[in-house]
Amino acid sequence: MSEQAITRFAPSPTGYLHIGGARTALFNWLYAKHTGGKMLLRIEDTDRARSTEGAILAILDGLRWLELDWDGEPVYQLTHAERHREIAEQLLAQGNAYRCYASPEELQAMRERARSEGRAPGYDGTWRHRDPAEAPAGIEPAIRFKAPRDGETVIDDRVQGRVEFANKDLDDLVILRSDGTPTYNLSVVVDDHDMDITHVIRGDDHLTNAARQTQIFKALGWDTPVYAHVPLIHGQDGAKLSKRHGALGVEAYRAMGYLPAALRNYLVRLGWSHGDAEIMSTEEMIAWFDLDAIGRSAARFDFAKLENLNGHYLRCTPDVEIVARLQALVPELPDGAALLKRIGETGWRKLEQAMPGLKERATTLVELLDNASFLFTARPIDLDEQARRLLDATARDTLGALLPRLEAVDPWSAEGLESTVKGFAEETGRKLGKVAQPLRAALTGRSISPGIFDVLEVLGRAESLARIGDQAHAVKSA
RNA sequence: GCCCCCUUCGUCUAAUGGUCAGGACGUCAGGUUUUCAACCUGAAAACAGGGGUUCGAUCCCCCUAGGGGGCGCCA
Repeated sequence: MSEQAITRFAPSPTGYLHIGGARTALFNWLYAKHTGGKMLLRIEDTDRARSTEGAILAILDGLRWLELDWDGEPVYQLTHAERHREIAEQLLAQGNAYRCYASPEELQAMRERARSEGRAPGYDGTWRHRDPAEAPAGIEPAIRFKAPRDGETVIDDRVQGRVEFANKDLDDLVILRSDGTPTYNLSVVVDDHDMDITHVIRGDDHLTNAARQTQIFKALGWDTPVYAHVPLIHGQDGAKLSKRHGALGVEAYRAMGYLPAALRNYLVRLGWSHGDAEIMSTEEMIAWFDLDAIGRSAARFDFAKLENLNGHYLRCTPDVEIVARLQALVPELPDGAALLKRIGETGWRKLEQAMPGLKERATTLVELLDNASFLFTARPIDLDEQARRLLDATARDTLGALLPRLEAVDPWSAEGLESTVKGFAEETGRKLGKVAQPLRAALTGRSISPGIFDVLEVLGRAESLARIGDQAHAVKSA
């Protein structure tokens, strides 16, 4: 077993907690637990213009929903700005940094020139040696780190392996803005050091930053943490994760009816594996998780697999817990308020009673709720005239005879309904399919293999169908 | 443009210098269930391309192609 690790999840509060961030948090959490260490939470809010209170809440909420707890209070990086500024001054005093008076226009021109000459568009080091006496008046300088120009910076990454960067490709980055505020790369180094972070697990979009941060660590005489840069998650088309492909906030996954346990299980298998293990408990994940087993190639997000896992977890979840989750979920749904009203006071009880049958058939909480809509349908049940017209005489008779019986089922448990419909089929000597087929075909305009749940679905939808019909002339069939 | 990373079934992935290249999701076909779902069984399905190294390469090296990331007084 490794030594106790102190990891950190360090999101910048400029948006929601997206799915890639959620996986990064999960990996940090798992590794901390695996080593018996801690995961700290640091909010990187040094970009004051883009950081918002709402984003902070969304991130904390998302982590809580995913049940990824952090140790101690969240650390707000902005509160350390003074310390960061002091370190910048120290680097300046040490000769590891210098004042730069270049204007934004000059920098822009510098980048364009470099690009046209086929060089990396970085800072050219103009003020590195230039006499500060030549500084233009009235300009507040930024402080740049004096990056080594020769040799190379190597990072031994637990995921990426040994990665070498030629120092000539790494320019002198700004560590303190002209307004006196620290920039990201300085803040991260100082905070990771001050917080005694032992392992930095983050997206591989930070790989180049790791090199720059390593240089700063060295200049300060501090040890670097262990790095583990995890490949990013791509969309289903292999391109960068877009909103259409799952780059949603975790709250969107909650709203779609996924369970946190299922999402965690899905996410942990994206880029990491433990032999053939697919479905694993949290305890197993913690026991098995290891940085070295993380793959180096990007993974595509696949909703189909997530759904499959969700269905599995749904079936394993106790009925009462599912009801509780639904109670929390419904208000967040688009038509939540109306639905809440429809469910009413007795609905939740019915729902719990019908749960054994419902959870077998649903893949998300939303789908489950949809399947259960027959439970909340007002009775007696109306049937749309259009549907009635489409039904042949036999089917109408069937429905007419069946509905009163269903009305009598109390409570409306799935089991009660099922046995009633089955009993009806037996008594009338008809095949169950014969009972449901015409109804289903007529009401949906499609011919699908009929089933008891099709019947139940029809009952649940009769109401809405009534609204759709042009000259809706709802007929009371009961 | 420059730097860095990646490439095994459609997708997530396993394993190995000699294997019938394994598992999972998805798909298809059966079975079970008087329907559906679940479940069970089976099938199709992959080492990006080209050079080396080697008795032998999916595995080691190089090149090409494709994909991704980075190149801010953003994080």
